[in-house]
Amino acid sequence: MNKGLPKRSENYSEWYNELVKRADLADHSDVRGCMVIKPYGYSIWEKMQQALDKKFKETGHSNAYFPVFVPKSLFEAEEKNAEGFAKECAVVTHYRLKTDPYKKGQLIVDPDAKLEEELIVRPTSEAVIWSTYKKWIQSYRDLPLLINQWANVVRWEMRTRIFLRTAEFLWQEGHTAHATQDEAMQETLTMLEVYAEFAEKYMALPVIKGRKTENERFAGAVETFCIEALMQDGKALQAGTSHFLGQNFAKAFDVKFSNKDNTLEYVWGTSWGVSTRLMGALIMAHSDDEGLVLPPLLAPIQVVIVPIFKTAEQLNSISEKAQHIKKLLEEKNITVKYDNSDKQTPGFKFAEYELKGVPLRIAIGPRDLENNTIEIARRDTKEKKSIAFSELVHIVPQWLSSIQENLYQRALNFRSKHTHICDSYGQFQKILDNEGGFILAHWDGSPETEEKIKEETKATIRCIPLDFKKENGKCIYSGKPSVGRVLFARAY
RNA sequence: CGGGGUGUAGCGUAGCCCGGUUAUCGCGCCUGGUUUGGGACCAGGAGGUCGUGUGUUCGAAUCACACCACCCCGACCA
Repeated sequence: MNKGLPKRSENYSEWYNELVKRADLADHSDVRGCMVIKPYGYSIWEKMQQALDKKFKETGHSNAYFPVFVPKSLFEAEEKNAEGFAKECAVVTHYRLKTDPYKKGQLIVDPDAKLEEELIVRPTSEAVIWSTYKKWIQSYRDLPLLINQWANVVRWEMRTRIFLRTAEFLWQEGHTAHATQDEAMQETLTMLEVYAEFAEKYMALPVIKGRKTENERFAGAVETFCIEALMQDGKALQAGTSHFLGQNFAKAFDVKFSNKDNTLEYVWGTSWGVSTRLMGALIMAHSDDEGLVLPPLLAPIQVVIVPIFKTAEQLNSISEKAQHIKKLLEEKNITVKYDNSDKQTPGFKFAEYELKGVPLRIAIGPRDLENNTIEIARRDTKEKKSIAFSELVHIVPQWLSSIQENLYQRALNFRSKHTHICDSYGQFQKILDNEGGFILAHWDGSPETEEKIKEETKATIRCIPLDFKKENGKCIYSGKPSVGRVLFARAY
């Protein structure tokens, strides 16, 4: 029959790919490495956007939009940043096609339409934005400048995975400018906190906040902060980043302001972003072998009502009841779908909505009409229960918040179970090969050691946790002294 | 870019080694009927540049060469 998904335990990446397709989240496109986000998948992204955007506004930011093309000269202005992205940039060199004189009906690039200066398709927008900020900022009165944009970016990756690493992806990028270092650093940490809260509250995804090592830092940043999450296969996923840019971009783009003493100073910058990669995180954190499992706060459909009927008369009376339920729940701001289609059997629908991760299912059949009951089933635990109709308006909201809470707890338990404190390199390797997960271990602080460990084990330092405790120890690799444990894992 | 692999209906595939009539099967799709409390059943039907090109041959999905695309593994990365 081949109706089920591949099992996570047998082939995790195949499970993931199939799930993305079968749950109608996204498709591979005709362009290598790019994806088509389908309506159901996109509506989850929209939910994420709404929650985040609200937070951004609450923290004082405004949305704006900057162009997708970056003139090469602007792009190369901040050297480190340019260098970091150079290898994965798509470049526009011409602005016109013409019909092929030799092959009828085909087009070729018009060699006469070569651009004076090549345009880089943005892999990130620091360059365009900072060159604009130069025009916007003159005085301390213009600061802080707090801008966010929702946009697409292109990074020509060699290997892509749907949602996790695609050549084009959607994201938001915040870019702020400040008068003082402290304020910029504060902003960096505030936005990291916004991301962490969003991940935990909405995505039901526990994350570890931390600081990136020099090797893993954003090119052009002085300091990069991140939230790191653990997926069910034991691999880590960076779910969001927030960068303290220091004065790097201000200097590169000559963005200065007059302070109150009328002296010119470079402004301090930050940038921060989360992308459609969060979709991948959401999928891999909660879903099971039956399909997607969505936290109610991000589920496009929170409750689905499935009628069970034999005759048209039965369907009519069930529909009446179902519409009534739908209205009652919608009054409580719950998103409800009543699936009265007679094209599929109830069993098919049950499986379908499980595949799509709808948190709660209500079934109503002739027996329920007689007894004035309904059947309610939750996606996360598969618990199924017959309840009195009158209980419905209380139980549904209760179960929805219970699902949200349970998903978070489940993920948190998983993470605890798969976070190891490790003091020997041999054990370190064994853990990575056997079960994966996070490993807290001592590190001597040198990029060389980090690099060696990466080469030998494929594990990287995900971050130096913000709640890092001072603890004297010996580096797991070099044996040199260390002042605290850092977080290692193999990562996406 | 290196190493391996795969291209046959919307999807997944058999056939290829060893060339030979009408290209296999499942899912999906369409029509009709019976069904419907966990992925229904029966009957009928539609759907194909066998990745592209060139060659070998009386004859190519099958053999040869070239090209293209995609997937997996590595180097690179949110």
